[in-house]
Amino acid sequence: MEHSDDREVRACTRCPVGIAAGVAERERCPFVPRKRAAGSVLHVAGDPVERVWFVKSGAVLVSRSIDEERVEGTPWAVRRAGSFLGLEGLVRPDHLDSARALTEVTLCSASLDTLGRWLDGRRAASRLLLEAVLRSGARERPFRGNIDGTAPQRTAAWLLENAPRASGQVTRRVLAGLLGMRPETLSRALRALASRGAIRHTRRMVEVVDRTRLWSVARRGRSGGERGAD
Amino acid sequence: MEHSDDREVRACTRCPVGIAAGVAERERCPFVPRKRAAGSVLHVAGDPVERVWFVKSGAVLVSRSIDEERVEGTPWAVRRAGSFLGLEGLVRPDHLDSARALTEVTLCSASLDTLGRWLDGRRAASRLLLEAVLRSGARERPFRGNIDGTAPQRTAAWLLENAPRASGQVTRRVLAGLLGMRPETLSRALRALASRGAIRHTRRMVEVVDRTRLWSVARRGRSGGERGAD
DNA sequence: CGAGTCATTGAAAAGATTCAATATGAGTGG
DNA sequence: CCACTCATATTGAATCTTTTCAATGACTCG
Repeated sequence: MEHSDDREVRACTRCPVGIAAGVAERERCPFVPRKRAAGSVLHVAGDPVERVWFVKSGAVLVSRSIDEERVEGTPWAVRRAGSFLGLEGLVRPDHLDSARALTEVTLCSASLDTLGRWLDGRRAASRLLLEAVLRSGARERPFRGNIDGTAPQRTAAWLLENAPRASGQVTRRVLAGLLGMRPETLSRALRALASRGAIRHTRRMVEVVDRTRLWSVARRGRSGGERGAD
Repeated sequence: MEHSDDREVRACTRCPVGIAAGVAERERCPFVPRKRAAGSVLHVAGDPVERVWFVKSGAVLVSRSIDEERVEGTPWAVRRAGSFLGLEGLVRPDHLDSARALTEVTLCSASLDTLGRWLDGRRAASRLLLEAVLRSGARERPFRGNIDGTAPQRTAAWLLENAPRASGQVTRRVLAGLLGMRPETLSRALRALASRGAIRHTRRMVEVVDRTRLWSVARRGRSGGERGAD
């Protein structure tokens, strides 16, 4: 009834990847878990893709390198439990982004070869990956720049959607990058929101106090108040 | 050996979807083709996802609506032959974006139900979609805002990568949206590039004259040290 | 030809970045 | 526990960039 590595098996039977791999039916999951410390660099843009990672817990920051020298360019997205890293290896040889652990993370990884065999062999596998990619794509669409609103507007919009997850893990610098602004600008934006009574913040947390007020800041788009007739 | 609708079948035997569907082996492709005129609105953000489209030819503009009223928000990506629209329907009920045909397009579409059955039944199907999504994800990462460089820098970077495809189909307004700037700003950016001899442009086309010069503009990041000639 | 849309230009204003100076908090070693 | 250090966050002021608004030029389609 119990396996020797019971804890791990039990975890995998709850993991979507494990389920798709058929761990419950004694199949082996191709992804093997490993912990990494906060701050570890998982890969750098331009490196050949050797492994694909599945985030089991924690948060990983994905950044796009602007020039090839820098390890860290502008933050692009935060990947949390349930999403994959390095899947671009299925369609191109090298990494598009750099990835760094924001918190301590548990990552399950598989080599690209192993993954390929698994996808060919297991019916549910591709479907699982497909849905994971679609889901993270849906969550990752950011707030590009001024065209999406001023700094306070974008900040407010982001907080409305991410306030719960946000507080501890995402530092100011990272959040600023995600929102396409400088840390200084984010500071000022937060102060503006706080002065309206929409949020309360210290330097390590942000708390939404009044969603309505936040909403009213976020919503008053660049285009004042008109409708898009035609 | 010949079907009655031979022309269509022959086309589908070259189409990746058709191949995955096994058209060559007399299977039916779940996606049925249809032409749409330039300018047609395919879906609007917030609408329930009913169909999934595959772009067989032409270009489709995907925009993100800022507020729910507007049909057209800020342009997000241009989808060309080989990519899908509406796949978010697999993981959520409603459309995230609005889509409008930029040129005359041939779209093959399938209802979400049909697609679901196809994915369950056909081995290669999910894998195909997975790779298509990864591919377009790789191509669609834009240039969010000022943090990725000034307007001329982003414009130069985009031209370096997209000059060939760009010329005819993408209007100024659309390109400006993709680059996260106003059309006026794009105009000025293009003029700046032209004044350096990097490009030549009229109001309906942009031609890259000197990639090296373009590169030197794009590359000198915000933190750049060197000034340009002139 | 004329109406309407799209692209360009100019000038003023709004907003963001930069640089420099503090402030805060975490971590370290005495 | 405390001083000390270091990295991160905030603030201020000057500068630079982008947007806005208004006007004009260019092209398309009836």
